[in-house]
Amino acid sequence: MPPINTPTDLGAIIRDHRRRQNLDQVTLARNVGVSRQWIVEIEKGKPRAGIGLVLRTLQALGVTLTVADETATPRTPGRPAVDLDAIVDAARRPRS
Amino acid sequence: MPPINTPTDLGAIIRDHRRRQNLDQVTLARNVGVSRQWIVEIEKGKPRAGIGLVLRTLQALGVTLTVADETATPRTPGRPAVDLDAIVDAARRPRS
DNA sequence: CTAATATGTCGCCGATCGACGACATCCACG
DNA sequence: CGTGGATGTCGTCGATCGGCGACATATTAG
Repeated sequence: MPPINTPTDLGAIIRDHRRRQNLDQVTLARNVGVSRQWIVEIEKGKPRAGIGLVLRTLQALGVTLTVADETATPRTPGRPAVDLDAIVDAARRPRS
Repeated sequence: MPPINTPTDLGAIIRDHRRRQNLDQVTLARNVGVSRQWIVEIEKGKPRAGIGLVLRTLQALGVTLTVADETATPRTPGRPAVDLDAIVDAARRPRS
């Protein structure tokens, strides 16, 4: 389960899943509701493609996106487990 | 670990993680390299925001995106585990 | 070789992006 | 009360999107 860090990663995943399901770009484009050329550019890793269309493409391929468990992989080891300031501010701002 | 299906889900996740880290929109925008207004619209769930900026935003928050394990959650129960046509086609097309 | 299919590339064009400044609102603080 | 910080909204503007048709390039089948 490779992490998705760049638009190129996304393109690779989409192309991979499309090929696995034996779909050509035309039919995938029809299912997603997008032009064939757009599929081409997405699979190339277009950085400025709209997230809405991207998410719909993934769903058309049956691919579900999730957030990796943060506690399992401490990105910043120096970060304190509890943030006192955050707690204080939360208490300072009662809901509504 | 909620699945991410819509741009609104994405916005909620971003806003949530930003607040958890006690960051205001201005500093997050500076870290990502975007305008403050862009953060506002992303957190509202803008569907046509560029994936490149979105991914950079998630990384700035220490959020890693992954693909949910397909084998664990069979989306289409009727789908065969092995796709013979796909295997045949793969054999038909030797790499390079 | 020819035909068919799949994929990649080009220019055109209306629609939208994302940055920026300015302004408005809300709320904690002095 | 007024001040400041955080957030949301409104125009404007150059840049880019995404769709479309047309063409180019594989790769495969007959």
